Amino acid sequence: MTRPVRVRFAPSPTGPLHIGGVRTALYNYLFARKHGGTFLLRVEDTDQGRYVPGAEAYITESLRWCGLEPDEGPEQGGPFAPYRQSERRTVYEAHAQELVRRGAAYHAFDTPVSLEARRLEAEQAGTAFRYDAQTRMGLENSLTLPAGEVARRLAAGEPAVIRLKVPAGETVAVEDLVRGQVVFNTDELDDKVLLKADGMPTYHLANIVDDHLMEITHVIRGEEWLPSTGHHVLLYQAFGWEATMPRFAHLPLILKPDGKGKLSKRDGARFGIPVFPLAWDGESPEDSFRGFREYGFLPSAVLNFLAFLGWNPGTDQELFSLPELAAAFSLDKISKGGARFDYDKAKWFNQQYLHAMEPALLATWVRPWVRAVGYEVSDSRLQEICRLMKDRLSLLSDLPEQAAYLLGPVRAVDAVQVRKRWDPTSRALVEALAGVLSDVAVFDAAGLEEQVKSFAAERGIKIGQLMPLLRLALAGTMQGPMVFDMMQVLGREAVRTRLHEACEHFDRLVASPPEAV
RNA sequence: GGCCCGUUCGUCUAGGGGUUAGGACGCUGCUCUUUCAAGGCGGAAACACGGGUUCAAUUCCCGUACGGGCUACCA
Repeated sequence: MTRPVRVRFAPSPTGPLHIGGVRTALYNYLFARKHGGTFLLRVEDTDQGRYVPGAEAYITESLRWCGLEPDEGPEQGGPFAPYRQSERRTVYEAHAQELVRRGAAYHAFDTPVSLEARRLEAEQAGTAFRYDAQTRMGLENSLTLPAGEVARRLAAGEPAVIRLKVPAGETVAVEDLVRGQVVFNTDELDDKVLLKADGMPTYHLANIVDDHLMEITHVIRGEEWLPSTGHHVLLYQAFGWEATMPRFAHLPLILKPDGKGKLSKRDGARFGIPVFPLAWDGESPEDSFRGFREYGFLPSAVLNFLAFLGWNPGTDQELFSLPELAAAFSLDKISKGGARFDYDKAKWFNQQYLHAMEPALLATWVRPWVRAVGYEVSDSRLQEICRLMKDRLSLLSDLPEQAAYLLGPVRAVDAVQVRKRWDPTSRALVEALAGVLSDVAVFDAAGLEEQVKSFAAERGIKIGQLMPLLRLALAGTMQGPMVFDMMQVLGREAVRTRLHEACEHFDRLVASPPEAV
């Protein structure tokens, strides 16, 4: 009785999609691809109080950026539409009623206020209040009220919820694909609200009903759901759906960089790291964030990094494309312990992808950043710059800064280095070289190198003496690509003018007193 | 507090009754080199603790400690 694999990613549009959510989506996607199954997106927007406009669009856009397009979902439709829970409320209501009819659920009239009072009371007595088999007979519900009274209240439209009637003294076991058998004693499980007073289902009801109706075969979700899985199994049993109950796989949590708790949106600001895939413009600055994209990450690198947070293929290979991940993926390789978010490792993955990228492709990725700081350079020139800078980048956003002197004029000069290396003889030397260089037939790196070397040889100076001067004159800094490569990219004219301007500038600089630090 | 889950270098992890406990990030040394990177070659660095079981436990079992999650008419 093996059914075609169907998995779902079921986020709640209460804000931007957290990076842990992206990982959950990724694992679901990989599992679906691995088994030739279907990956669907279901939007769990049953809490109108926490609904945030724009969040669903954000989720969709994030998945698209990552390349994790759902096979079915609100946008792409599918045989089980609608895929937005707010559009399915009659389905849940009917199912909740069905449970009442079966005696597996009941109506409850207790108000949130009265329940809160009970909780407070219990807390002061040093215990915890729980709406369960022990307490429900002392509360206001269809189990304790006369049938006529219940009917009257319901007919009068009195606020009421439907609760699951958890059986006492039983044991529920789940065979989790990641953790093995997990057992719950029903005496520890409360009578969860299934249908809220506003007619909307809670997660527990909606989730089980939809997973069943949408023929979900595997539920791959975060570990925070493990404690309520007992309820979920009870629900499948109450509906008589045990035979097609999905298998569960609970993923380890992604922890804060310091390991103290699960990663949350506030950690972005706290640790100076991205925790969202894309930027999010909230209502306030504190609620607005830059994402991995805005930090300069490639989606493929983010995915690769995320895949390895809680999973590994069991080999030494670390760099995987999305199809490769899908081929290698398996649930039994998922680790059990929480994984700390390691920003250095994330950057390393990005760096690896940047290194492996063709300059022409890199140029298209880097273009927006270049434009953002006001540089306009031709495609061919940008590609050349990318070729030289590729190995020095770990983020796309590094390029405009590190290659500033190739994209535009030299803006910053390392005065300390100039003072150290520029002496009274330097000017004559550099100007003489500039003269030689302007006569070079073909202005490319190889030819230039030859010219400069013979120039140095003729003058009897060491190349190591000359190069730093050229580098400083051309770039203003001691860091960067090979000088001859820079020259080629800069071109004959720019090299000539930079050399001459630097002579003026450096002479003056060296003559002036160093600033007190 | 109760319930559930977890624990191999600082971090992500491989491994599994007998191993020099492997890899990666980070750190670090050397090398390459006109600089900075990248690359190459090295180095330091781990089985939480206590009991069992066993000829043998880091590996299996039980405790303890520590960490995490859940404990809403939120998901």
